[in-house]
Amino acid sequence: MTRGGMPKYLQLKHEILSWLHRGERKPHELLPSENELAARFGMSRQTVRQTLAELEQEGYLYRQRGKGTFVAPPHFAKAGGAAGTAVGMVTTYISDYIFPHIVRGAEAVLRARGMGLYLSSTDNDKDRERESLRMMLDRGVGGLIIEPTKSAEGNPNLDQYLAFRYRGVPFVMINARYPELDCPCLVVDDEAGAYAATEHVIRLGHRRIAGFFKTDDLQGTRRMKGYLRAMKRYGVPILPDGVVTYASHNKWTYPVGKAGQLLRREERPTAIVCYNDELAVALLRAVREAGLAVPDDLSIVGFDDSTLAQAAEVKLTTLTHPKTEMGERAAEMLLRLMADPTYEAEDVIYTPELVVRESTRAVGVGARG
Amino acid sequence: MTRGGMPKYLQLKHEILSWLHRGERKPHELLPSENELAARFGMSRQTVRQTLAELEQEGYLYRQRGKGTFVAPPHFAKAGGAAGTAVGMVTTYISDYIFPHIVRGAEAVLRARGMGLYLSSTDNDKDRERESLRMMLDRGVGGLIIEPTKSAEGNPNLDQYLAFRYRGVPFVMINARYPELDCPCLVVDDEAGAYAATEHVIRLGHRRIAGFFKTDDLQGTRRMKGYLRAMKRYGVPILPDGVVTYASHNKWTYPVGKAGQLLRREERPTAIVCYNDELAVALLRAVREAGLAVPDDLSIVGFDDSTLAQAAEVKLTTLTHPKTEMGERAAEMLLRLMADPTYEAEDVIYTPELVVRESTRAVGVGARG
DNA sequence: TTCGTGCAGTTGTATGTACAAGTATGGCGA
DNA sequence: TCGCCATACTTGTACATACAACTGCACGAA
Repeated sequence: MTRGGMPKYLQLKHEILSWLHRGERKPHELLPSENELAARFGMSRQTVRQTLAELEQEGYLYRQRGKGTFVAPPHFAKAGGAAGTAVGMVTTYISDYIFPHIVRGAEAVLRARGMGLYLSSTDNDKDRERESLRMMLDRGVGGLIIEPTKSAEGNPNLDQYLAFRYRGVPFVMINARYPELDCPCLVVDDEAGAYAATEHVIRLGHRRIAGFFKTDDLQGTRRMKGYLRAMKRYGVPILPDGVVTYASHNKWTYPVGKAGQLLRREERPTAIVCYNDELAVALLRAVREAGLAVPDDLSIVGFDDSTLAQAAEVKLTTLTHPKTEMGERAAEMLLRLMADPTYEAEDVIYTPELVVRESTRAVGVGARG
Repeated sequence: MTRGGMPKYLQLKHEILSWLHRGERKPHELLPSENELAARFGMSRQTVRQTLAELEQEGYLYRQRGKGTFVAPPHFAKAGGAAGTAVGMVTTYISDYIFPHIVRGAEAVLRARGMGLYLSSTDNDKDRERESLRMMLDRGVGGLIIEPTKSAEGNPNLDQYLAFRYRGVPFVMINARYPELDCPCLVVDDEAGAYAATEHVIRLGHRRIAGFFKTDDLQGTRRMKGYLRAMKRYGVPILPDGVVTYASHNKWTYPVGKAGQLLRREERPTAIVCYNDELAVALLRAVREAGLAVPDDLSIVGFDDSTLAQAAEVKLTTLTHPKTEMGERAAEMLLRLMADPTYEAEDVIYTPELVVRESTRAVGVGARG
């Protein structure tokens, strides 16, 4: 096949482009090495490099030193605006607790692939979530990582999500999933985690075990479920008012007050299973103010193994949360979905592990001091 | 001008970009020929061509066979699509310490104004900073909030910043400023803060006062300066090895080890002024392992009033950092600069306030218990 | 004057070599 | 079994050379 007058490197360029356009090479597939192409097409490696450089510049290929040359996913090829080169991330909080770690993991992966990251937070407010989604749509992000807002309370922004779907913009969810939306998600097995936490204190001999759960998102309800299941499984009776549920808006006041009441009762609990470390740390204070000590008088189990768990006055027994890794895998999954819309992503479920520190102890064992 | 390790063709690229950024070459002006550049910079024509190819690709130059290579007018330099609707933010860390709060403040203001936020982190690595800036440039952000990376160690990415200026994209800096860049910045008065911290322990009667400072960024050097000034002002002698400097890469090991040595000496310090809360918390552990107690045997002052300060086993005496407010004002300032390029923004300098908690005590007063 | 030719100078195409730097792998030894 | 190292293979950088294609200009011929 000769092409009149056309420079060799352009001939090769068209040849390679025809591979892509005919779908003979799938995204992220390895192309022949420069030397092999040179040999096969009877040209020097430098000429091949010129071809590949142009194709890379135009977004059709990407190259990695030491590994090879690969087919770029289609959206790289458009290369026009920011359309296919950035993804959005919508989380409940940006600055608090474990969320910065999740963001960080996603950001690292995206940066390594030259993708931009649009960030927005909802402060766990559904109107803000709506605003954020709208903004992402306007910006034309190529994909979306979302942490649902108040996932236990329905999804008034369903129409926004469907708008993304209509445009073919894939999204993945982290920490929870709106049940009415069918999309891949990454979650920790909250129920198993809370079960393990409860089992832990039961095995330490505790019987009066309270549970505090934030129930406006699904994580909280699942964790409560795990707690209840363990209590039932081991035949431990639930205390009167021993299960306290609260919501985001009163998380700094209500559970602390409730704990104060519980701890001043005659039949006070000897252990508390907490929704997360944030609450556990808040309760530490309530416990001290009630004149009790952790873990001597009361064992406390947190959840998420946040930095708080180790920085707290009493280092918390808690359950791990993948945090950074979850962000990384969410980003990787999303990139793959963006590259290949037919890819059937499977949910990733992390099983949290119990980390025993200083906030739990067997009943009746260590008196104070 | 040598640039360590950098490939020759990139050196030439920066050289030529600096011509453009400094306005030495006007649009449509003829550049020296490839052969002349090769001769002048002592490289082969092929290498020069590689440089020019990249610069042409990026829109800085255009070439005409038989005529020569010319400076492209600025509007050729690809103006982004998101110019008026998004800003970029480049911080050292995303997930740790006070940075999430700064990001949050900026994000809140930007979201209220319907602006998107591109986020990128550098992990305090200058190469990553370069990548991040490059990405922001590619995305065509309309403005930039930057926290300089290792600000005490010079600015190898100056050309990137000048590229933003060349395109008329305003930027503001937070926490520090590269001295060679004239731009508005928001900082805390680190020197005054460290002075106040040192003065505080001096007034509590301490005389053997060590100082630990991270000196690869300007904040650390300024804080050290404040410490030294207070010591001199009050005529307190510096202990031998009493001033410990460290860097980001060894922040988790070196200062802790040094503290262990210091505390085991005969004439051990009775107070330590720390670069920040993160270090103070790390030292708390070292102190305990040395068999000493805070504040009974040793007073410690942190800096930044982070969440750590209150969550730590001993609540830290520390100095405030505006965090969220700094992020908000940085965003507001940037938005104003974007709206009105003639606006002369003034630096914002926050004076940190001393917060006395439990980690400092007058010498010889409170024995243990 | 006008046209054309040749020439010097420019970028474009093409090939050759060599070594640097990064990745993956298999084998070897502790 | 684990970790280390040598090795083979990849792309990245740099040099040298040659010729093609094109521009602009000077010079000479019609």
